[in-house]
Amino acid sequence: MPRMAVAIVWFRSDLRLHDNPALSDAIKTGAPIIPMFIHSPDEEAEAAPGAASRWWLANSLRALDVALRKLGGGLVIRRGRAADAIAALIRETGATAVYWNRRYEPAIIARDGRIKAQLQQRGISAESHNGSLLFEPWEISTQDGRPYRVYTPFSKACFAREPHLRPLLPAPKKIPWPAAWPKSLEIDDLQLEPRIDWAAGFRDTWSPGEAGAAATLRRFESAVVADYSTSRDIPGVVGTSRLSPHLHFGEISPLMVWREVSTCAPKDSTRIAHSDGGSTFRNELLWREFAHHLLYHFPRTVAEPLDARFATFPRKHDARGLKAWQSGQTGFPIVDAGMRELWHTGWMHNRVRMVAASLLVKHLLIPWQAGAAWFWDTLVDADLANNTLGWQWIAGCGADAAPFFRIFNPTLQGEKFDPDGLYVRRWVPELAELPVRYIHNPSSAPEDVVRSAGVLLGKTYPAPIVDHAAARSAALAAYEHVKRAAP
DNA sequence: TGAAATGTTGGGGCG
DNA sequence: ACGCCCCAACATTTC
Repeated sequence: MPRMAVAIVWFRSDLRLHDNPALSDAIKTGAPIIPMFIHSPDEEAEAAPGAASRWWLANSLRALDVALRKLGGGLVIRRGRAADAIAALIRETGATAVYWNRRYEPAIIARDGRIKAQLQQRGISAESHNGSLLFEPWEISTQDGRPYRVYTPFSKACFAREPHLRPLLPAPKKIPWPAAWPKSLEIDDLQLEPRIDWAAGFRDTWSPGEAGAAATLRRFESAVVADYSTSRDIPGVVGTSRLSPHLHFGEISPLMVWREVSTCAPKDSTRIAHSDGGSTFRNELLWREFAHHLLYHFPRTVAEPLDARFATFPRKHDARGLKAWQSGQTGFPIVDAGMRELWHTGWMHNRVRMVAASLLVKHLLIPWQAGAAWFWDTLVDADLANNTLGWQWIAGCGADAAPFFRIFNPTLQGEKFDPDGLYVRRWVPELAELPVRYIHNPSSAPEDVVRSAGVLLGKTYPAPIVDHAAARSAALAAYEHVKRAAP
C-alpha cells in the first residue's frame, strides 16, 4: 500500500486542539498531519500583531507546540509570505492538502483567497473552515438580504439561529504523523517577544495557551458568571470573563464558551432571561460576532468612519494630550488607572475602556484612529473587528453607535463604578491615601486633605488635562459640524 | 452600555 | 389655619 500523502494544517488564529474544525477534518482523512504556523506580518497589513499581541502569540505557540509534542508531533514554524512558506512545505513533504480555519481581516481574506486559488490550480486540496465564529458573517442578514447595522436585531437573528449551531468537536486523542519531519524554526527565531523585558506584569496576569483558556473559563463559570450582570461593570473586582485574549488567538472557540455558559444558566426560572449572567454574557459574545459581521461587510471601517458624515468632524493633532492619555497622566483617576492597567497587564476592564476612549475622542478631540492604534499595540486581546467597532461606537461614527452627545463624565463614572476607589488605589498608587470622597476628584479636595494624603497636585499627580464642562461644550459644538453635513 | 438642564411634586418651616 | 417659599426628590427633555 502506498504511503499516504500528508496534509498540512495551517494554524493561525485557532491555536487549540479542542473544537478545531480544520484539524478534525484533516485527521478524518487519515492522512499524516503536519501542523504549521507561519509568521508573516509584512503581508498582514492592519492585521499584523502589535507588541503586546506578539508577546501573547509567542507564549501561545509554545503552549500549542507542547500540546502537539505530548501527542508525539510538534509545530512546524516558518516565516515570510504565507504562499511561499506553504509552497516550500509542499515541495519538501509532497503534501496534497492544506486545511485552515478562516480569519476575517480584509488583508487576510484577500491573501487567503489568492492562496486557495493557487493551491487548487496546482491540484492541491485547500479547505477552509469556520473555527472562530458562531455564525459566518454572510450567514446572518436582514429580510432584504443586507448586512445588519444595528446590534439588537442582529442578536435576535443570531439567537434564532442557535439551533443550527454545530456540535462541539472533541480534541484528537491521537494524530497520525509523517514518517519524516520537515525542518522548523524555533519560536524564539521569530523574535516576537520584546528585547527589553517589559512583560513581567503580563506573565503575572496571564496564562496564554489552550490549558490557560480552559482554566479561565472554568473559573468564570464557577465563580463569576452568576453575578456577571452587575459585577462586570466594577473594575475593582474580577467580574468579567477575561477570556478576550484566549478568544482572539483561538485558544478556545466561542462555541465552547457559548455552550458552557448556556448549560450553567440558573435553574431558578423566576429570574428574567436578561438579568441572569449567562444571558448577559452570551450577548457579549454576540457583540464579538457583530464586530466581525461589520468588519466583513464594511472593511473600510478599519480606517474610516462607517457614518460618512463624520469625515467632516473637526479633530485635533494634540501630541501632548495623546502622550498624557497613553501614559496615564490625564488627571482623571479612573482613566489613568485604566491606561496604567493596560500598560502593566496588556488588558483593560471594559467599562474603563469606554471611559478612557471617550475622554480621548470627546474631551481631547483626538482622532479615534490614534486611540485604536495605541490599543492595537498595547492590548493582548487586540482584535481588528472588536477594536474597530469599539472605537467607532464610542466616537459615535459607527454602526449602532452611542449618540455623540452621550459624553461620559469621568469623575461620575469613577464614583459610580469604583465607589470605594479600589481600582484607582491599585493602579494610581500616588492617590491611594486619599479619602474615598475625593479619590475620583483630587482637585476638589481641601488642601490639607490632599497634603496629608501625600499628594502634590501638579507634581506627583497631574491636574485634570481638560475642564470637563468646557470640553463637553466644545465637543457638542464640534458635533454641530457633523449634523450640518449632508446626511 | 449618560449627563446636564429643566420641569414637577410634595413635605415642612414659617410668618 | 393657611398660603408662601424653599428645596429635596424624582421625572422629563435636551444635548
